[in-house]
Amino acid sequence: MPAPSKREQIVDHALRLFYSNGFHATGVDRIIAEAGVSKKTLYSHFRTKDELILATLRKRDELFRNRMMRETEMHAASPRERLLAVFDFLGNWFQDKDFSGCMFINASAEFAEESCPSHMVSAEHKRLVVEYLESLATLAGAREPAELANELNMLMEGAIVYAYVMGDKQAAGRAREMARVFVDRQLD
Amino acid sequence: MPAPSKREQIVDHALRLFYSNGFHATGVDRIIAEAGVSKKTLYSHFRTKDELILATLRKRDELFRNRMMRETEMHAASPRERLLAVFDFLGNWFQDKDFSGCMFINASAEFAEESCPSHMVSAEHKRLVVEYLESLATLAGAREPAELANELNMLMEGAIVYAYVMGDKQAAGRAREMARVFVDRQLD
DNA sequence: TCCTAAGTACACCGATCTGTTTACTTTCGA
DNA sequence: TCGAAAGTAAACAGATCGGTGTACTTAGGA
Repeated sequence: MPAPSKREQIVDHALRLFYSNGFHATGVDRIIAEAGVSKKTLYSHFRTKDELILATLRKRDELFRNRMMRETEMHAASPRERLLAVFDFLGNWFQDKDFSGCMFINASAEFAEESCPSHMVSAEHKRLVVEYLESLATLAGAREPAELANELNMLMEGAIVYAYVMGDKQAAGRAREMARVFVDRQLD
Repeated sequence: MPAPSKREQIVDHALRLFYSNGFHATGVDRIIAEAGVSKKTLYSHFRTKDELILATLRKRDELFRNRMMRETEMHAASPRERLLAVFDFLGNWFQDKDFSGCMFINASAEFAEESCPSHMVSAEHKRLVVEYLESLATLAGAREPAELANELNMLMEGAIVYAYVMGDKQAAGRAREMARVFVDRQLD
C-alpha cells in the first residue's frame, strides 16, 4: 500500500472534521494541524475552502455508497432480502461511535441555497442512493421499481433523522418493518 | 396590537436569519442591523449568541407546532382524516417561498453534540410533534397510538429531507399515500 | 550531481467574529 | 418635572477567519 498522498491526507482529515464538527465551525488551521501539512500545501491542492468541502463531499459519497452496497449485498442473498438488508446497514451505521447523521443533510443545512455546489452534490448523492435502490427493486421484480425505491428511501431518511436528531438508534429496525409492507405490496 | 418589544424584534429577525442562512454563518452584527437595535440592547437581553439561538429555537417550536395543529385541524374533521391532513400541512409548508427545511434538523447539523442545548431543544421539538400525532391517533381509536405516531413521523421526516435536500416538494403527497397504509392497518 | 517540484515554517493581510465599554439620548411613570 | 431604566452609536478588544507571501528545506529523477 503506497503512502497516502498529501492531497489524500488533507481530504481524509477534513472529511472527519467537517463531519463531526460542521463545515463553518471547522477552520482550515485546524485541518492543516491535524493533517500535518502546511497551509501552502493545502492551497496548492485546493483553491478555496469551498473547493475542499466539495472534495470531501465527493469522497464521502463514494465511501458511503460503497459501504452501503457492500454490507447490503454481503448479508443478503436474494434481491428481495437485499431491499430490507439496506436497513440493517443503517442500523450498523447508527452504531458507529463517530456517527453524526447524514453528512449531506448536514451540508444542505449549512449551505441552504439550492444552487450552491455543496447543496447540489448533496442532492446528487441522494439521487444515487435512490438509483441503487431502484436497481435492487428491478432485480427483485418489483412492479414499479422507481416508486418502491423512493418509498424505501423516504423511510431511510426518516430513520436517519430519528437516529441523529432524537438519538433513537432503534429507528432502523422500525423503518425495516415499515419497509416490508411496501416490498410485499410490490412483489406479492 | 402593542408594538413588539425590543426582545421580540431581536428574536424575530434572528429567527429569520438563522433559518435561512444558518447559525454559524449569521453574525450578530447582521442581526442587530436588520432588527434595528444596538449591540448593547441585544446583549442586555441575551448573555451570549448561543442563548439567543436557544430563544429562537423555542419560538420556532411554538410557531411551527401551532401552525401544524391549526392547519391540520382546520382542513379535516375526523381524527382519522387529521392523521392524513398533517401531510397536507407539510405540502403547504414546502411551498413557502422561504422554506429552508426543518430548523431543528439544521440546528442538529450545526450543533452535533447531543448534550448541547441546541441539539437537546431540537430533540424535544421532535418528541412534541410525535406527542401530537399520538394524541390524534388515540382520538382516532388506533390500536397502538404511539406506534402509529412514530410511523407517521418517520414518514414526515423523510418527506422533509426529500423536499429540502433534493428539492422534491411532491414528497409530501407520496408520504401521505404511504401513511394511509399504516393508518388503515391500525383503524381497520 | 544538480535542478526542479513539492514541501515546511511562519509572518502577515484585511476582514469578521463575539462580546465590552464609553458617552450620550430617549422614554415614561412616580 | 425629574430621575431611573432602557435605548442609541461607535470605538474597542482579542481572537479567529480564509488566504497570501517569503525564505528555506527536502526528495527524486535526468
